[in-house]
Amino acid sequence: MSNATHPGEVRARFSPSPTGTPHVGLIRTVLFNWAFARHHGGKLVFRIEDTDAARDSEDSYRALLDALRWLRLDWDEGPEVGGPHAPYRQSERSETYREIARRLLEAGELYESFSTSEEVEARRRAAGQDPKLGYDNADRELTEQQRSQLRAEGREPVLRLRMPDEDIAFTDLVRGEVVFRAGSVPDPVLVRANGAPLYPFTNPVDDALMGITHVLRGEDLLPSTPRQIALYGALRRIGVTTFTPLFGHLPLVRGEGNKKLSKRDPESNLFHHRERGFLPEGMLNYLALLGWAIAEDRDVFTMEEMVAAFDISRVSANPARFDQKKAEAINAEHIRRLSESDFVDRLVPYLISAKLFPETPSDEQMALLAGIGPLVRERVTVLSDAVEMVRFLFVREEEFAPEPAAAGKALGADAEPVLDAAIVALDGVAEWTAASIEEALRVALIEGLGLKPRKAFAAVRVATSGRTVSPPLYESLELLGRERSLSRLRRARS
RNA sequence: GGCCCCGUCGUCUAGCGGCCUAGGACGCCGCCCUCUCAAGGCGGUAGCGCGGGUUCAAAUCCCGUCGGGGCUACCA
Repeated sequence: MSNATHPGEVRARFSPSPTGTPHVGLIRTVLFNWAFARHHGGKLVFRIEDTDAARDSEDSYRALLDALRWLRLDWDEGPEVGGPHAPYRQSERSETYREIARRLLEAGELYESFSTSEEVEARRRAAGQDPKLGYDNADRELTEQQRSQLRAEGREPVLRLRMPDEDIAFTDLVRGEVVFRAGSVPDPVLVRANGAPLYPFTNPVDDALMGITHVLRGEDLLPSTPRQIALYGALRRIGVTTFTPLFGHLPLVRGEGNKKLSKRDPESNLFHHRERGFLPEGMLNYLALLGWAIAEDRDVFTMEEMVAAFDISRVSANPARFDQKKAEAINAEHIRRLSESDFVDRLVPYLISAKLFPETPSDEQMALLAGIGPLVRERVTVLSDAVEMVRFLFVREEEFAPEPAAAGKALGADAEPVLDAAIVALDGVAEWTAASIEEALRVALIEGLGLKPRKAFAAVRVATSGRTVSPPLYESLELLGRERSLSRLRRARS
């Protein structure tokens, strides 16, 4: 078997099935296809494989588009942008499949198969074989007469592909030479008895029709490659295409315990990460690390850098574990790279959903946020972390209350003299700035009461921010304002 | 069971015969800085699954073995 050379331009694709919320493994596959196509200045085709009405949904389809738009992974042909091979949703391509199936059947590449799975299994057992071996190619050489006989019995045949009686070998772009022994892959069903085309048929057919040159997909699809290559051979013989694409099987994304990251695992849900406040840049950067490295001593980079450096032959064949901690560390790095104003803008939606901001924040709210932004940017790994850090600034005053645990720790009886001294000191501050606030508190608490700074400021911190961990105290008080600061201190005192 | 893939620190990886007493990152530990927490700086912890070959030389090549994983639908 050979991969005939394909035309010059690179045409990659990703072809998800809209069945549920976008999985990070799927996104990783999209990312690699995207980077591959962009690196080579080629085209990226986006195709929807919705041939299973029972599992596909419009919601899932929209979620897919939402995910890709959020991540800014664009495509050259596909839903919403169209293209020369439209439509790009398989549910709208039935005529094409029917026609090609007919030609393949006429050419003898496909044949009618009447065996039911029960019959196949029974034959395997009768022969003392493992039923897991699958179909036994029993209907391959049915005569015209036998077929009419079976039809007369009311049976309707599925269409199967006649697999070649020879080894199928190909050079995988990430794994190198892969060989499947002749006879190890049974003739697959391509079209159901009711005429419905199945994935093993529509996927290669569309790749052929759309001129796909490189197929980068998950390793879980590796075992299906021989039948795809065999189908390609048939499509070439009937003139549907002139070449077979190159295949590259990307390593699996695993979860805890070495198993493929399950759809049930929240970590597999892209939107779960978005809700927690992952940046698209951070998510993509981390996903890129699952099987690829930009350099020996660096792992934080932009998508522009990835596109420039991406090389499919340098993708690792090892399965990679999705590591939440590392993902967050990479994301935190990207957050720190954001400009102050960009960071603040990205925080707004999270404040709105936390009900700290109205749908349309006021200028005052935005000004306060711009003030606190730089103080929290270094302190968060995901954007939602910032919500609790800035809550004290935006919460309605009557709703403000120190967290019970924090109050218990820092606002006990021995805090009373500290609060008293702080109130007096701050009340006397002429100019309400971080510098004067610091000066006043130091004089009153460190020098006046002779306290350790750590001890001295804890009570003030909890009384005003409500937490034992907060943005820097003096700056926070400056932003909070004299009125609110003093009233909170007094409230903590009583 | 069958077919196929994979095997470097706990995790993700660099390494593609000598530059490796194996490099980086996350995590973890310690120290510094410090109003808390971070960030930052410095230091530390920890790995080539095993056995044979090939070679002057192997983490790197070959074979075997063990281990892990994927697939095994008229789902995709």
